[in-house]
Amino acid sequence: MDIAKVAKLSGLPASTLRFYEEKGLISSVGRQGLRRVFNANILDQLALIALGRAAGFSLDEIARMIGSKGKPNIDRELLANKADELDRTIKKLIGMRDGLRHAAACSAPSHMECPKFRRLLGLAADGAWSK
Amino acid sequence: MDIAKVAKLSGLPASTLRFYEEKGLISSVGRQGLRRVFNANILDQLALIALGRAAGFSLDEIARMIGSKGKPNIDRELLANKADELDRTIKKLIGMRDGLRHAAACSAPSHMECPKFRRLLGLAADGAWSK
DNA sequence: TCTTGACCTCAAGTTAACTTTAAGTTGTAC
DNA sequence: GTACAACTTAAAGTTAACTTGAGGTCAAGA
Repeated sequence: MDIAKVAKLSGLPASTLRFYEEKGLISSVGRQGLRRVFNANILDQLALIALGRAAGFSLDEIARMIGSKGKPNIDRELLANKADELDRTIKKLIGMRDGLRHAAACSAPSHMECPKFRRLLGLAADGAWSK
Repeated sequence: MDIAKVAKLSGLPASTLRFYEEKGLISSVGRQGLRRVFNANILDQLALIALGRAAGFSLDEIARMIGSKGKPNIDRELLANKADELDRTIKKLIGMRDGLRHAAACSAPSHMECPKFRRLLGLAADGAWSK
């Protein structure tokens, strides 16, 4: 596959694929002339990267997990930690969501006069998004 | 209150407070010489900003919601929309969390050979984090 | 063979949200 | 009244994750 095909199948622009390669996140199997040639499993690798991103890993973290070999070498403890971290995030977001929903429906003249809204402020102030 | 006190009470560095002022997110009530003077409600305003950030608004969006006046003028529909958006995010994250937890526990020789993990990849690839 | 469109590299640009630095001013404690 | 810690501004720097641009190469179709 050439880069255009990978781009089309993955939905990522070619520039991103080159960027990922430069970062060591993916690699082509070779070249035909100047042009990169990828094989089909690149799509799995890209999906894995997307998963990592979605779970909140940085590209550098993902690069470390993938290691230098093609086959991912993912530390199970790392995954469990990330799951726990995600869980905390989810709880915070649920608080936010409920607070926002209340604020949207609340009849207090101004949000600032609504006790629930003020409680939300406390929640948010409190490192909800530390990092 | 001077900027140092606001910084201490809010936990934000003075540089951030100046930056927020420059962006129109907050304002001081005046100056004593060169120095900014804030009144106590700045803390509520900052909490509101923190809330907005935590809910996923950009500083520009927050500035728009706050309007030019001190009192927030938050569109209830906007809040409801944001709550819905958060809700979708939460659902995605729950899928991720469960997938990660499974992957951490899974006994397949490589994550790539585990059907649940592969399903996760699909989830992630699929615009889970579209901006 | 010639043209051309898709690919290439490398460097610089972009955006968000700040932080840092340099140079200057001043309220306040002694 | 003087030293100085803490404030001030404006501009430049930072980080992540890309994107864009300039200038060049090349495989494939007419």
